[in-house]
Amino acid sequence: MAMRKKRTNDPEGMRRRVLDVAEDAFQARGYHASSLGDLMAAAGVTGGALHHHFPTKKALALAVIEERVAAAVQETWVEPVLAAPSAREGVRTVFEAVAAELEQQGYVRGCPLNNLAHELSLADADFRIALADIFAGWRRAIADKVRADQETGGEGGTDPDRFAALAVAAYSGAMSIAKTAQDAGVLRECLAGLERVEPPPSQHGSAARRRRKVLRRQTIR
Amino acid sequence: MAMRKKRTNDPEGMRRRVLDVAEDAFQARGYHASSLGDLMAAAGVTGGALHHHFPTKKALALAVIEERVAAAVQETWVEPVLAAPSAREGVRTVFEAVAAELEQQGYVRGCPLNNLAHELSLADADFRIALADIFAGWRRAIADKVRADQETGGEGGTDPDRFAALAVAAYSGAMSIAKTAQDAGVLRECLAGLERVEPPPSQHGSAARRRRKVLRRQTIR
DNA sequence: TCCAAAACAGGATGATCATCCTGTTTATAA
DNA sequence: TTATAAACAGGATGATCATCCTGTTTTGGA
Repeated sequence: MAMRKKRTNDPEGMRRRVLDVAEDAFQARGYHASSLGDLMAAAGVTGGALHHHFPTKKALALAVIEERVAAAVQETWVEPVLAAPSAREGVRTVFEAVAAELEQQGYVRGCPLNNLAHELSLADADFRIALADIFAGWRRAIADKVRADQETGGEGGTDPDRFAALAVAAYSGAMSIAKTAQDAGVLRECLAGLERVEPPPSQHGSAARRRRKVLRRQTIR
Repeated sequence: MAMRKKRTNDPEGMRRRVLDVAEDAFQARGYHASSLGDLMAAAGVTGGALHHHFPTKKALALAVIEERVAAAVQETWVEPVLAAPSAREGVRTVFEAVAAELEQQGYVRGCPLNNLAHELSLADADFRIALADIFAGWRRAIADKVRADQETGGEGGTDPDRFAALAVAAYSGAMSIAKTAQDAGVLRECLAGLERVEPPPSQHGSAARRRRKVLRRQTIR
C-alpha cells in the first residue's frame, strides 16, 4: 500500500530554484568551480529538468547574469541612488549600507557583477557583452543622477560621467580588496576618499570655473 | 645514422618556462580554465617534469602569485610610484602608462592580481593570503610615499592610507570595467577623478584646516 | 670512477563533468 | 476524450583533467 507518487509540473518554480542555487554558487565558488551536478543536488532537480530549462551551462550563466546579477545591481545601487536626495548622498548611502552588511555577516563574498566579470568576460563574447551592459547601466544611472542634481542647482561643476566612473570603479575595486582581505574596512576608506572628490559647491565660484576648463579637455577623449 | 638524442638538465630554465606559460594562461583564461595539459603543451614540458617542479596545480598557482604577480605589481606600480617626485604624480604616471599601453595593444586582459584574486581568494586560504599580502604591499607603498611627500612639505592634509586605498581601488575597479568593456577609456576617467581628491595644497590653508578635522574622525575606525 | 639524488619522460588511472538520449508523466487545447 | 507538446526523470557517454607511478637519464660529490 505504498502511496502513489504524484508529480506536479511547476516550470517557473523549478527555473527559479535553479537560478537561485546557480546565482549563489557562481557568487561563492565561481562559474568553472560550480558543477552542474552540484547545482542539481543543491536545487533538488534532475538532469532532465535542468537540461529542459537550460540546455547548456552557458545558457544558465547567461540567465543568471541577465536576470539575477543585473537585478542585484539595480536593487543595491541604482534604486538607492535614484531615491537619494543627491547622487553624492546616494553613493554614500550604498557604500555605508554594504559595509555595514558585510561587517555584520563577518565575511565578504564580493560583488557578483565583478566576480563573474573577471572570470567570464574574456572567455566568451556573450558573457562579456551582458556584463558590460550592466556596468554601463550602473554608471549611467549615477551620471544621470548627477546631471539631475545640477539642474536643480546642486553639484556645481562635477563632471557626471567622471564622478560615476570613479564611484563605480572605487566600489568595485574596494570590493575586490575587501574580498581578498576578508575585511570591509577598505570600503569605508574609499568612501571617505570619494567624498573628497571635487568637493560640493563652495560659495566662491573660482573652483567651479577652474573645473570647467578641465572638463572641456576631458570631453575630447 | 640517426642522431643520438642528448638531454640537458636545466631545472631553472624549465621552471621558468612553466611559470611563463602559467602566468600567461592564468591571466588570459583564469586558473580553472587552464588545464595542466594545455600548460605542458605550451611550455613544451612533460608531465614528469612539471610534476617534479610543481607537485600540484595549486603549488604552481601559488608560485605564479608569489613570484610573478607580486613582481608585476612591484614593477608596474610600486617602483614607478617610488621613483616619482610625489605619490600623486606617480599614480598619474602609472594610470597613463597603463592606459596608453592598453590602447595601443587594442585589448584588455585585466590586472593579473585582480583576476586571480577574484577567482581564487574564496577557493583557498593560502591563495587568499598570498593575494592579500600583495594588495597590502601595494597600498602601503603608496601610503608611505604620501607620508614621505608630507615630510618634505608637499601633500598637505591628504590622509595617506585613504589616498592609497582609493588609488588602488579605483585602479582595480577601472581595470575590471575596462576588461569587461574592452575599452581602457574608463582608466582615464578615473584618473581625472582621482586627481581631484583633496586637491593639492592650496596657498590658502583654510582647506587644509578643514581637512585635518575630518582626518581625525577617520582615524578612529 | 662510482653512486645517490635530482631531473626528466611518458603513460596509467580514477574521478569528474557537461551534454545527450530515451522514456514517462503532466498539462493544454481541440 | 484525445492528440500534442511541454515538463520531468534518470541513466549513458565520451571527453577532460589532475595526480600518480614506474622507469630512464643526467648531474655532482665522494
